[in-house]
Amino acid sequence: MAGNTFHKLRDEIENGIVTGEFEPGERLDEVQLATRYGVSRTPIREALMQLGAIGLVEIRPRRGAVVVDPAPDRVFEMFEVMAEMEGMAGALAARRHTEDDHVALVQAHAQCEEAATSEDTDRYYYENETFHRAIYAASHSGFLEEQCVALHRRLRPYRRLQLRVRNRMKMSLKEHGEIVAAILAGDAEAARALLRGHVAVQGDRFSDLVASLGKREGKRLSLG
Amino acid sequence: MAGNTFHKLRDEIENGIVTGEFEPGERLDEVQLATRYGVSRTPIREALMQLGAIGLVEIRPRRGAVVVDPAPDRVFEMFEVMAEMEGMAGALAARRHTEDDHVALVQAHAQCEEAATSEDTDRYYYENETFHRAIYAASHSGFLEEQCVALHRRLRPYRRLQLRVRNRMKMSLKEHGEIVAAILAGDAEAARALLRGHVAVQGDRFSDLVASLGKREGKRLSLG
DNA sequence: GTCAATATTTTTGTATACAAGATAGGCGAG
DNA sequence: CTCGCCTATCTTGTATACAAAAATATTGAC
Repeated sequence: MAGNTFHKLRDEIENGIVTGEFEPGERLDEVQLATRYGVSRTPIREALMQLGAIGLVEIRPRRGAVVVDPAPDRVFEMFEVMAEMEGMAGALAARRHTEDDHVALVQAHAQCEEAATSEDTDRYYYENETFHRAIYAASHSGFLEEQCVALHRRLRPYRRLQLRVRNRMKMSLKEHGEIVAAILAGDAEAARALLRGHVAVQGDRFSDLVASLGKREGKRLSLG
Repeated sequence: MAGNTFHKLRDEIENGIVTGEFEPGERLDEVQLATRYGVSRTPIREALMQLGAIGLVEIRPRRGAVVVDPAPDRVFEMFEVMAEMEGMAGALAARRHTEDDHVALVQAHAQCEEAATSEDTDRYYYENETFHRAIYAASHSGFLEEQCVALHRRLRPYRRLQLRVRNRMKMSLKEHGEIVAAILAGDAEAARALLRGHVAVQGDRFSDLVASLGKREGKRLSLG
């Protein structure tokens, strides 16, 4: 068997969590996962340990692993931090972007625009991710980029819900345009402010988020 | 044996890395660690997996784990992000601190002052950590607090070096005073700016950092 | 003497076995 | 009928065993 089985298992399980295949609060049984992936418990445990370390699952001693089910205010806090980090990435990108970054950013923005005009929510969701990663890359801070990618990934399920909201896609695209302009103009503080606002969960989006979380919570309770 | 042996092992090894017992770039042999801690390889591996997930060790497939040895510019990036996150914590603390936070902050600052006047660098180092944690707590963002504590911990070895620099302790204490004042006055942006400056590695401190890293690098090279 | 190919040794990765704690179900007392 | 305790079962945690890959040493050819 390949040397990095546990690595693939980690990604597999992580993906299952992020896509919602494993629901928040769900217990992750080791033998069940082991038989499912056709391996023994050992690599499963190692994968779970890694996921536990990055906070995707909670490992309760002698009581197994469960998918973390963050309280609504915790999710809000995560968006709050994400907004600040994206703002930082934007500010650095404005100061440090190269010719290549310029091209990548404009291109990613164009792809978003295409997805938005064809009203393809799923594609916009994907291109949006590329756009944000282009900003992280343009910040030329490898560490910041890693942190942003990790947090962005962790917030994926919640962001997906938000895109369904009416007109959010058009609004998002418009904000992207302003962000690109600020970065390319080298205006660090404008880029920071715009990205903060773009990512932050405020106003209507806050109530939408809480509502979606509440719904999930209710569903979970009704099942239990 | 207790159910959370691997948990203790993780903390043990992590501490060894942060305190420099395990040097950057050092290979962490599984059987060696196992015999050292009197356990089998299994919990050692699980601990290493967790440390790998948070970026303290690098796990190269089929080739074992080594303590990560970040390049100087990577360390700089980490301080850069830390500065921003501390700034954010300070800004939130200014807006959200309670009576209890007020007391904790003032007390932590007083302890720092005592350590500084008695010129006790080790104690200042310790009290400084308490002070910063008081700010994280006052931000009333559990997620931000966790992120800050983790990064703060990871930067420990580098910060320790910095405190040795002439007059850094007095300077640090003075900055603490201004930070406390800004937070208690509820001036979020002042608190943010002051904390950014306090944590950031700029001017002389930058050359000091690079010099210390360079020294270590040289040592490592001479050994290899 | 040096380089390369091969054999040996070491070390990682995975599976399995076993021990101990947690959960659940049944049994008895009130 | 309900509550609490005790036992049976299940699950996790750790150790050990084995397989495969990498590192190292050895031997042979040029």
